[in-house]
Amino acid sequence: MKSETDNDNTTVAKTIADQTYQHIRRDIISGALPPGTKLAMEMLTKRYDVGLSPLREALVKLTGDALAVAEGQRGFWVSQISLDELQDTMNTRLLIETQALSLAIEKGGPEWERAVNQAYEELSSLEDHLKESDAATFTRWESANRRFHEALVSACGSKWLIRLRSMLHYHSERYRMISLAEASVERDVHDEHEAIVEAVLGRKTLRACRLTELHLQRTTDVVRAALERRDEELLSKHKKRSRAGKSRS
Amino acid sequence: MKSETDNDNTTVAKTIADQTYQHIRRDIISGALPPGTKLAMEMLTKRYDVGLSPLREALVKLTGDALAVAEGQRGFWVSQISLDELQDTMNTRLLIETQALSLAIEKGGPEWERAVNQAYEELSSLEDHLKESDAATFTRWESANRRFHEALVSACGSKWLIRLRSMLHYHSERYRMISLAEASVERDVHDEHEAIVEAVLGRKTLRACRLTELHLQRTTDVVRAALERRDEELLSKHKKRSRAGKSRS
DNA sequence: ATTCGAAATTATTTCGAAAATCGCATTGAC
DNA sequence: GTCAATGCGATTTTCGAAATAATTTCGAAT
Repeated sequence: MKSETDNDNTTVAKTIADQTYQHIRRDIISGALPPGTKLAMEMLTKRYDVGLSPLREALVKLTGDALAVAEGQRGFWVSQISLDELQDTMNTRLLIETQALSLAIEKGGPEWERAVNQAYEELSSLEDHLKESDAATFTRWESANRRFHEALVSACGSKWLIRLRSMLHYHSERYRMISLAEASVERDVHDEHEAIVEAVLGRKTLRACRLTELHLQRTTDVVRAALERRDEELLSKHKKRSRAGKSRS
Repeated sequence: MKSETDNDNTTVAKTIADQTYQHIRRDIISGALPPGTKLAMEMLTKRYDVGLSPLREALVKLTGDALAVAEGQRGFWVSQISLDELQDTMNTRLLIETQALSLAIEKGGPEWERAVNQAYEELSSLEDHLKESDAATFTRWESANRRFHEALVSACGSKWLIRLRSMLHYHSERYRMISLAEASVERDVHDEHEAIVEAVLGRKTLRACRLTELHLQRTTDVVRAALERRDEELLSKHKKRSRAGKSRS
């Protein structure tokens, strides 16, 4: 189902099942398929223009990533989001990412330093145009951001840490994208990244971990604020509808 | 594809795909399907008496668990084992399990203590009969052991830690089962478990984590020894075959 | 009016055959 | 003799239809 050995994302997908998997994953993370959406077979076969077999394989793989949930004989849904799960996701990602980062700093050689620098440069160059804030640009920034964090831990020597970090990163992205619909954030992520690179290449393990913690904590705070606002809005909408007698459940 | 919400293993599987998934997983972990085995479609449809669709879904799910690997248009294989991956698996599991355990000790209430005690009792009662060392008994012990470790972390409040721990636990089990074919180990796991329970219920977080580390470290050592012996044997066998001119690669 | 149960409808899941792709061997050219 | 191109057999992947399970609807009875 995967193109190369097993690992990740940007590699070209060889089978329809895998293309569809990547496609649906993009749509879940971008919010085009919002949390809780029923992933009905007929709708999806039309939307992605694929048959049932590759579609189902894609959905099964997404449940493995916890981006979708399945209930036997009842189908698939986009997995829900919540403040609790946001906190859980970010806490777990912090645990894994700091561990991976420490190992990478300890083990990384010159070609790792090059990779970190390169990923950082590419990310930086994208951040200049980021003020335009259209969805496509932001998606490309997310992609560069992912590669940056991947590069940082790439020398950790642990397939598990890399794999699990990647998994949690996708969930972080979904939260960020969804919260983005709420309010475009004015935060200087660039400076945070710069500081991390400096600490990492200076082999200051503790400092790099502290900065990473701060980085993830700030992301969490921003997303949480947006999420709380969203919840309030949804709640008040629901109230209005209820009073109008059009609630359907 | 799953019976209840999404989570785990012992729940009854509602679909053929899910039954097959659990069945193949058992066989991979037990070593009935050894590392590196080609998971050919025809062979598997006969072996498990299922059609292609549920079989492929099962295999896709197994690649999500990293128990199998897929290569587009070339099929599926049981994932390889190695000394490096053993170390990686156990290190990562340690990181996650100690974190989960700390949180559980901090947050766990009376019903968690009961669950821990019960799981411990069930495991202990099984350990009495364990000397017989037939495969079925050992599999039931593995199952009880899994429930014990699950109970310990069940109150940690983190779905991610529970999920990832479970994933890594299955890999540990596979290593242990495979190394078991090499040499039935004389180790008193019982005492180690007892000490952990005591520390956990006494809310001694640091001590519980230290004991867990020791517990996993001992397991790693035993498995590594068996694995090294196995590698030597395979190597010498290969040499012999080569000399006999019957090597096939 | 409300609840219970059986048919009808809708959706998911599975099967069996067709299509696409890969690995290998054979052939032909330089 | 080596190497590239081509065709064949084997295998994976995908499609479309049948089977199976869940949900809704409708009617009858309390």
